Amino acid sequence: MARIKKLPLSFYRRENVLQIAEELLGKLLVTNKDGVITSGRIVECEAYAGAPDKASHAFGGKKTNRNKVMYEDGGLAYVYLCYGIHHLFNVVTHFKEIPHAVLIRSVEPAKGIEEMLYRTGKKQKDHTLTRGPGNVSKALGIYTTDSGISLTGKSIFLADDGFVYTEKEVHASPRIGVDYAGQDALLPYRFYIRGNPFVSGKPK
DNA sequence: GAGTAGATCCTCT
DNA sequence: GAGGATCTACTCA
Repeated sequence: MARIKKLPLSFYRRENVLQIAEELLGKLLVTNKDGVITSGRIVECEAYAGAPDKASHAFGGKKTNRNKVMYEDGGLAYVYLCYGIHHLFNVVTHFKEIPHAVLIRSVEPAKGIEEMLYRTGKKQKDHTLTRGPGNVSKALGIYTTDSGISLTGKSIFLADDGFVYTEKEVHASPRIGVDYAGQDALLPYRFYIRGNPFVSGKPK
């Protein structure tokens, strides 16, 4: 295992959420729950660019009890429950009052696979283990109670182990599951690793 | 393989 | 009271 470095706050506190989303590919998402460590390499994510973005919860500057975390300084976790079943994990970026966020859609299991299998109730590791945002949170043990915590703390953080994907492997496409957003649903704000079996949607 | 419906519950109106 | 940044299983072919 290569040396890993926790990403600093300066990584999140930048203006270009698209660039951050792209750079998150290949990074490690690590959770430490009651001393149990699980981690995965990010292979798919989506950017949500604040108030002008219809697909974002913060569209039009809307601020509610649920999404207020997005208005905080970058470097926090924003977790919320979707469809009453799935916990979706987001990384808050930019600075205070600007509700940018990056949704982690898929990771490739790295550490603690046994624990992930246990959490998801699966018998063996396959490409469905951490494919899709709902499964990522489930496998890594992320819940809505983790919303608002710092990503530089010890229970959930992002790290860099020096691994990088080449430009050829990184692709952009429209986001998934946001058809209601009209034109904004077509924006190429989704970044993924081409050919990786853990990327949701159709392989291409 | 492709298309569709149901699950399930918190949040906002 | 409606609906959602999803997933799975089931149907039909």
